[in-house]
Amino acid sequence: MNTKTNFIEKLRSSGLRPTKQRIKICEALFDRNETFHFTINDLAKTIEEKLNEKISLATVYNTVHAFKKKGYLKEISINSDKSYFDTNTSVHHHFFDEDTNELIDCNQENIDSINIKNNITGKKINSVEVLIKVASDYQNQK
Amino acid sequence: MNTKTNFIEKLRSSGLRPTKQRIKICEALFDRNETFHFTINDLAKTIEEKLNEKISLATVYNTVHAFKKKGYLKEISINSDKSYFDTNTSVHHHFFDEDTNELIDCNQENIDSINIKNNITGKKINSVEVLIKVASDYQNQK
DNA sequence: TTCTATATTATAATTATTCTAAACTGTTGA
DNA sequence: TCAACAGTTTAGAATAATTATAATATAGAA
Repeated sequence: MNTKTNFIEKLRSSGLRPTKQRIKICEALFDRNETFHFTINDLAKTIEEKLNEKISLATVYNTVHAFKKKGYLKEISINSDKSYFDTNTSVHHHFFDEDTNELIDCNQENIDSINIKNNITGKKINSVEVLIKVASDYQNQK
Repeated sequence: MNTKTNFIEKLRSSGLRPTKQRIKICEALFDRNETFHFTINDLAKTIEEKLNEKISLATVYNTVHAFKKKGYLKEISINSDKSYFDTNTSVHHHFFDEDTNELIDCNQENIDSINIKNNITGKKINSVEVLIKVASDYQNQK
């Protein structure tokens, strides 16, 4: 199949051995039209239920971290007990729905470009990202 | 002592019973000139080592969360396995130095106010936080 | 095919955090 | 002042996310 060969090529070209598990994880993550957010657990469940393959949790962790290191994935900052990852690796912002714990993309045009007047001396800005926490209107306490 | 009475008043006025432990934690957090960032573990250690008092970890968790709810503390979003808190509760943003893993305040005047053009329908914005990741100029890879 | 470095796996270990249930303590009001 | 009670504290158990371990399997090179 074409996409599978592409994934093998993609892995190999960044120095990752294209194993059965890594290819399967590529399929779960990148064989789509839209980018999306996930947790390690989401991903493991998807692979098991939708792709009918059982990959050890440890391998899913290893692979996701390897993919992050290679720039295939981005990790997202939110206060939460678990890590979220994003297949959209461009610099962009997020809404975090505190009612549902859902992470939603906020496109760049939704916020005017942010100008940092004084940067830390001797440092280069790598990214500027906004996290907007939202919750139901009627809910007053957290 | 004056500061102690102030803490008792502060606690009482927001509906928190001024217990021995809570007063001690107030001393550890607010009896300073500068605001700072900490983790629960940092705080527990400080109280035990510097203030020579042993407070149960569960109580430190309870108290920090109570203080956060009352607006004495803010929780900060960074990619980490643990939660960071900030005694600076004003609206402000952060630099995160990727070389040293250090979190640095970025005051509000340093960034023009951020306007979210389209919010999620039916939701209220609770917070808008900017995280600016910086690293040494000469360093290209993460 | 054989070899070797690398990857995968089940499971144990670790870490941060929350829960539990019993003991304790501030506060209220008689 | 003091009894009563609701709110707090506590040690330790429970939970959940993540990482480490060590044995087994496999991709790719020779």
